Amino acid sequence: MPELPEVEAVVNGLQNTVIGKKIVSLKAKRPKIIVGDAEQDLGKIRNVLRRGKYIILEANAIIIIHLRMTGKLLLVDRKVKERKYVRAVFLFDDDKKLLFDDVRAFGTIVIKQDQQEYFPIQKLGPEPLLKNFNFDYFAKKIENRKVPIKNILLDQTVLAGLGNIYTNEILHRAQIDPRKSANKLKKKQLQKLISETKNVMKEAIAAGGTTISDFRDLSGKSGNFQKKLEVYQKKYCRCGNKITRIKQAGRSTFFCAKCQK
DNA sequence: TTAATTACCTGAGAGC
DNA sequence: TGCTCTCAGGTAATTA
Repeated sequence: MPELPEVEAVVNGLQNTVIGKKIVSLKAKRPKIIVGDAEQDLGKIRNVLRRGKYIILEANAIIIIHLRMTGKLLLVDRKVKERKYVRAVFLFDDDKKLLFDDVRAFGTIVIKQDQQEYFPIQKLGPEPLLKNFNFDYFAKKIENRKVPIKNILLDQTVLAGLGNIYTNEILHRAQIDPRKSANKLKKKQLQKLISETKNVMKEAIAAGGTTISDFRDLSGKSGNFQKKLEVYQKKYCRCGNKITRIKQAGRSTFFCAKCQK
């Protein structure tokens, strides 16, 4: 499931391969995958950006891609046979095509004339690795929030890019109980949470992301950060204590009740 | 305003 | 072997 580091790996791959390519056509293979006018002349890709978990292709229009759960972008030769989970195809003016492959069909491609027109991107919180994600910002954001801190970390309007795997790992490293109300965190815990968020993101990006089931980068390569996971889908903590598994906001939370307070 | 719940989607695995 | 059920989870929409 692609989160910020995985999307970063895909964007890096796209920057090295598709900038300058002209999009000849963009075709959906099933309904509701593409929102907006895919028939227009999309022109050359001038730039590729990431914002949170969104991939942004700048061409004659702005093409905003979200991989959701199982989405993948694969750059292949035109002659390559497409498997049945390919949901959309970008055809370029050379011998390549970009496949949007997505088993669960949750992912979307939105076409807008201007990035600012796309409301979900406007609402996103700061990027974890930028300076504006800091103690003052985060303390203000959570001062009246009674929901569990894990839910806050998953809230893209508070912080852009985190998903279930990394929130589990960040809270474990920061030794914070994921059930703890956000407004009950002590100053030191908040500082630790911010620094571990930045550390985990940096390490995961350097490792090329996490591959649990099906994440692949543009060339089909897996990430490596799964080797560093300490709680997500684990049975025992490093301390020897059994990992507790609960449901929060409809998703699995893994934590060590001994280390995380 | 905030919080909780549900729909979307399909393959994998468990249980019978 | 084949059927049914449950689970995985990011986001938007709906409800409380």
